[in-house]
Amino acid sequence: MHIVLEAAGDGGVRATGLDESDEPRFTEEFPRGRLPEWVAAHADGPRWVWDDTARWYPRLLDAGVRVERCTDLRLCHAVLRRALATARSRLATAEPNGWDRLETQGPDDGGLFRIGDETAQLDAVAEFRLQREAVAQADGGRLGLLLAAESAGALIAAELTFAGVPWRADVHDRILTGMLGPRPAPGMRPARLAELLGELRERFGSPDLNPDSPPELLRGLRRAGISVSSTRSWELKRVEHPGIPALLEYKKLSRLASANGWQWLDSWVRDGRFTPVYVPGGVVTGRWASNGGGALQLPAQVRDAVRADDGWKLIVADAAQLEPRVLAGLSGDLAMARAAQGADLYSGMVESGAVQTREQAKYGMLGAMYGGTRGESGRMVPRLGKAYPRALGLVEAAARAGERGESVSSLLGRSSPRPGTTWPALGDVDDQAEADERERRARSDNRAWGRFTRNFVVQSTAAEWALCWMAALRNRLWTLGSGTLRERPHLAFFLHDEVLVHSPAGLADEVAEHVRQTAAEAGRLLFGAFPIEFPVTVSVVDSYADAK
DNA sequence: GACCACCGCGCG
DNA sequence: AAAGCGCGCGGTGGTC
Repeated sequence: MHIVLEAAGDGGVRATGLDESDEPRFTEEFPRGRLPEWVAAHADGPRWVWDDTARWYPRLLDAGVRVERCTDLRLCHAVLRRALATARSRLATAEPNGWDRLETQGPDDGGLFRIGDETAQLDAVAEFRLQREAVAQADGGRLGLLLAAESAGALIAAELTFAGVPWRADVHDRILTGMLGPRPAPGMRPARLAELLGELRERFGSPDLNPDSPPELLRGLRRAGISVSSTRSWELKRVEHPGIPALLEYKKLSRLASANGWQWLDSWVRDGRFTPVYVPGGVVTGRWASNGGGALQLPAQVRDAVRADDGWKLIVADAAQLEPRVLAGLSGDLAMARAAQGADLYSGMVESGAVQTREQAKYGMLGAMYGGTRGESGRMVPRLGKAYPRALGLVEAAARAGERGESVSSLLGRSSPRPGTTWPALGDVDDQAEADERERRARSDNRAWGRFTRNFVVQSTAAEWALCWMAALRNRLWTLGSGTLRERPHLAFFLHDEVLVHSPAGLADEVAEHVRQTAAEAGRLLFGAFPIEFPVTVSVVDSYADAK
């Protein structure tokens, strides 16, 4: 059973129930204030269909209503418009319409039903039927599963924001004070930074050196006789000069102060929770992005501020070597799957004799998946190609396809965008040097796009695995404990291949077991009987900083 | 003052 | 130790 929810006139909601053949069985209109109770009354688990989860679900959550499953038409539309498997469908061949321009909105910007003229005209029932038709006709991929996973991700994202990351502002402040000195007056430099500034100005003999400005800093360093091409830390680390340690520490600490300092704390932490906004499908590969607060870049330095509530625990779970394992499954490479049978894939590669050291295995795999050509990484790729021809062959083929300007697809059928078509006409260049330069640029752009498509097949399939893992885990967590979402064990944070569950202490071990089981379940869902394992490292802790 | 490109660096 | 992929964000310094 599907129930489509749409905005109706006068701030009302129209609900259309569809049967197994997607034929309307009922239509009902009611005021939007009644939405939570109306949804709650349909507890038999229909799949709710709506334009944008971020616009509908937060209000339901606020009213204490959780839904089991949904179809997020905006996200699904984006997948189907681009997927190779649905390229010939009516949905994909139509001119771009409102669904392509529909931007996700939170419940706060524009309100649930004041969503602009264009959006108000979108017909969710018609769009839903077009999507179903496209999926039914698809000649490849497993798009039904992908759309379900994508939509489950949208529910999870809203629930993560609703729950928030448990955050101890007092601990965060203690960390900052320990590293930077006490909180300075607004606009003032923290004491430790002021001290370092004085020191490095003295050591570089440059009383007004400004390390906050890369161009100025570069000039200052050159005046001091240091020849570097940039002011990046890794380049400065190679320089022997008495001022360098102070400069590096200054850069490190000023980064902490500006990105995750007291200002950040004031802006993003309220009532013991950090509540980031996640953007499911925000990355071309299907990974999530985030909006504000830098949720996906929380530095290790401040993770100790993430603390379970009293009587609760954090269950921190990290999928070990997710991308290479995904590549083994995607390519059906039995030799690589065998190397992955222990807890550590890279050691398994060494034991099988493919390479000599764990480091070689690790950097070689990175090179294979990212398109590395230089250094240790580039040297190892051919060796891995001999040991794992199927796996390496798959990423090579993806790179060649990208260089030819073709799309590539994930396991479930998410397809990459086509490269931008900025080919200059050959005829309009009469200068040979100019023509050569363009030729060189074009080749370099092609190779860069090949590295993108090479990585796309792995990163996007890994994102699918992670969605399946989380969706299964979300369902299990709901069956533990009782009460509202925040009273039961619930997902509190997600970072590509890592999840954090906040749980009453008494249920923590049970949660840990479910985390492991659902990881295995996600592997079977994607790769069937193919023998590739997805071990997760699970820690039950009070502080995020104590994980693993 | 608003906007934008670039740098540098945090995360996976 | 960095390189090859994907991001977001704060600061600077340029343009309009």
